[in-house]
Amino acid sequence: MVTSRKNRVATVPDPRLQFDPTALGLSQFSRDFFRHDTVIVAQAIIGSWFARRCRGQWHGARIVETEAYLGAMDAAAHSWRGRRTPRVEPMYEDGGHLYVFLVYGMHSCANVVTRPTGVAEAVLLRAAEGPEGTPARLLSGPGKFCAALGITVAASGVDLLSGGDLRLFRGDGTIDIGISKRIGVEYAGEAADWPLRFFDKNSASVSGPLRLRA
DNA sequence: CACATGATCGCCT
DNA sequence: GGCGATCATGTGG
Repeated sequence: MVTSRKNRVATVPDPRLQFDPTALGLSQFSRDFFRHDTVIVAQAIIGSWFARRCRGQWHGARIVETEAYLGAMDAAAHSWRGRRTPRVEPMYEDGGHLYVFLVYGMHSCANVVTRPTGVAEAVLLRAAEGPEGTPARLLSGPGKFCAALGITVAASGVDLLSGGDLRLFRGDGTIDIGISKRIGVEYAGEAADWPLRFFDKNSASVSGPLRLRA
């Protein structure tokens, strides 16, 4: 099956995202990397390639925008005050796992879990750019990112380091990183203004209002 | 560009 | 029952 009623979003990646990570010589991050400070990881994975294998074909996109969510102390995080429910459970897994949730009843958002097992922090993957030739705004936003790659809540809890169909590959080159407050978390009190959003200043695929892209 | 609105439903109180 | 870690569209400047 390609689509379902509950999830109008195709579960198959956009064919325009096909690429070959091994041919490009890309290597994966280590488990320890994902256990580092969440802010460090959020910045370090800008420029990395998120990849999904479907029907034997690899599809991927270069991450250009992320947000850090700092667990129990962060009013904007789903794990705020240590909240622990079935939905949020993947956030408590070891670094390198995926946490995917549904917002507004229709869009999926993907996060890479950070820190050791039991510490519920994560990095939201907000935007990416596909291989050469891909429309700049195809993955410019957390919902669009998941839609283009066909990521749904079915992927929540998956380990990016298990050798499965979802992986994150190191990028290369230096990146000029911009910083701003996070988007869409105005309800979070003072945490709403924390500078936890990171983006590639030179990318045309960053999401959000223009004033937050410089 | 900024801002407003509707869509749509799982999750938590 | 209420409300989102969003998006596309429509209005006005």
